[in-house]
Amino acid sequence: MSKKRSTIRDVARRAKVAPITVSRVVNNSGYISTETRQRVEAAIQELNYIPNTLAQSLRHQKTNMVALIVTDITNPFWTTVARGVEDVCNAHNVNVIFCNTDEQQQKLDNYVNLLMQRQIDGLIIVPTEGYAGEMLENMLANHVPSIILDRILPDWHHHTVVRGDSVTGGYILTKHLLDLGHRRIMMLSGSSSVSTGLERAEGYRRALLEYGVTPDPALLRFGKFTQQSGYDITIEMLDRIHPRPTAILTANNFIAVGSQKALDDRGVDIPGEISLATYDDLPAQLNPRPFLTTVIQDPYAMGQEAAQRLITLLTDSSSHPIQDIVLPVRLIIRASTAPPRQT
Amino acid sequence: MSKKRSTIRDVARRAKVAPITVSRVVNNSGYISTETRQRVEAAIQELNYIPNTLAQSLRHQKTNMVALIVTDITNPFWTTVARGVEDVCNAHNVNVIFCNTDEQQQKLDNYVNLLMQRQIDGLIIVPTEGYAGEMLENMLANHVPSIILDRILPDWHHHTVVRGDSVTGGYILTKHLLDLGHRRIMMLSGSSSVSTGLERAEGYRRALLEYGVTPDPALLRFGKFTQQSGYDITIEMLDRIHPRPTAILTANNFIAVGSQKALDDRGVDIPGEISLATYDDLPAQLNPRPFLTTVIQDPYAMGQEAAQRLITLLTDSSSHPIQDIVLPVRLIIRASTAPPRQT
DNA sequence: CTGAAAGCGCTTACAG
DNA sequence: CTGAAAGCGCTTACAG
Repeated sequence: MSKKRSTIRDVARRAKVAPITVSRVVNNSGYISTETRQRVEAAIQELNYIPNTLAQSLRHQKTNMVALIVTDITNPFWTTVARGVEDVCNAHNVNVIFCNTDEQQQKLDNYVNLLMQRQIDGLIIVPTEGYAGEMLENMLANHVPSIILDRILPDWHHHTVVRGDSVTGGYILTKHLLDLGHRRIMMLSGSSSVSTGLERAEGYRRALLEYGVTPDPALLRFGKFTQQSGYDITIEMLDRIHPRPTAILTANNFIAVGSQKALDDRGVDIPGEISLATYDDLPAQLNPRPFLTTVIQDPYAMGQEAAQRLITLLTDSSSHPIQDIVLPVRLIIRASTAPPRQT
Repeated sequence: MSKKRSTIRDVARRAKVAPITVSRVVNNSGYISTETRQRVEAAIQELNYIPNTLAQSLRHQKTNMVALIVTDITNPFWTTVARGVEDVCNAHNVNVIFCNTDEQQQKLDNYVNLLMQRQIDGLIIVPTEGYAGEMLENMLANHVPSIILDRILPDWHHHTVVRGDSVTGGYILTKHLLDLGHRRIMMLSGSSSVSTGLERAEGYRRALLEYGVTPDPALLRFGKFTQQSGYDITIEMLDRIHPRPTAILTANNFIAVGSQKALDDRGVDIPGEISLATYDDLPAQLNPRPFLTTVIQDPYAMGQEAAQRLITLLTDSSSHPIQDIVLPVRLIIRASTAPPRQT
């Protein structure tokens, strides 16, 4: 049963040529007489020969594989990013390995190590929250081209970063609520050890100040980028803060789902009693009733951009100035935000 | 800049030993004197040495990599399956490559080919709709252990299959609606060239017959497993079929979202005017208001089961009776189904 | 147009 | 406990 697959030597023997000749046929390189080519192709057919990429890669010192490491594969945001990365890479004959860290630094370090062992050509990495491991140095020491995606970390000066404009995103969401007349606006951000969590909160603060509203520390909360976190903080707020805010702003789609659920559970009408606006959308496929006012990044474009940068790094390793690419965001107004009720 | 990574020879030279000795240290195999081990480990540190898995795999004739090929990476059902696969495989020190076909046979064939070239140890495959390519023969000819997931195809007798019990699922969903008193029940299935689409419809038919209801061909429609398909068919039904059905049954989560959206757009109250029940849930993280009555499979368990079977195939290649593993389904009743309105 | 030799980085099988 | 030789499957660089 477990017969061995045929190798280039088997084909060569059968076609009565040297292995290198088979190689030339398979790769369409160099000159081959038509007659020889046909004999070789016949042998390939008969033996079901499939070239061994491991051996090719070992010889070429190049695998044509890159990896994309994200923090949460269950978030459609990241699967859409993955699509963008994959489409660009495939167009360049590069395969993409997709990895998921669950925000755990150890998983990230593990993956990077593993992928370097597998001689990956390049990496696109979303760092885990508060990342402080040694992977970066390691990658530099081993000359692995890489792009950092979505989040910046203090000491990553040596890498090109592709990310959304989180400060502006937080700013225009808050401005939208302020323009509707809200003054008590609560922000549920993600982790304070992730740059996007901090920057979205910073945009919120800037908008408030611009409108002469003094930020109330009780109304800015950091948590996690999860449904549970959004739910818990919203419930806590409803129970403890008086007067309640008239609007809530969440820093990603999962937090928004949790917050909306909490408001529902407590019978709070959206937007009648509290307006709800969020960063990042839910994909239309999963969302029969798009309801939340939202600032969207374009995750597909983000993936494309990151992949394009990486491909450039790989092919043209000379010209790689380190850049900080900041992609634009856009506001979509829906039914979940309205002027505050008159009291 | 693009200095080469260090190899086992570099380490050996530095530690003044033979490469094989370094290999023994790295792999913890054979006896090494403490003193030699320390010298080698120091050299490994200093040179930032990382073993090259390509070379190891080439030598071992084993990559410790398997692949999971699904039809739609944007469906949370499949990302959850992926989790199950990954967790089981990682526990066995096997890495998983995750691939997506978009239901396109050509992409599937491409991936299988590519993965075989990369000397993948095994495959878990969700066949694309109406699959009729040559990949199967190819895989058999090249002795690639594989598991077929979720869907059966006519001539796949040589492979173990892991799938949900679609006939029963369709049956209990329909029975639930019948028990509520519905008699005009419409089924929106997926593709008729996918076994799950056919079997869920078959379950529907059986339940109807059991309750003495003659299946109305106008009320059974095949389409695609997408939101668009669910939307279009529902709109068409609302415009053309009189009297309208009092209940709709959809064959997966995406179709349900489309159908729900269509009913909303036409101002049809669920379940007041039409009850809606579906196969497969939306994940809680994305769903602030779980509303649809649903038959669920356990996608995580499905992934685990498939991975477990594959691992067994890989480690114990002697004992591999071909099996058809059918996993149970379960009904969850929510607010989207109710008795039909009295007329 | 075709091929023999050497080597990519590692490890098996044998020796000592 | 350590090492020299050979080979995994392929391709580069050289020859003819």
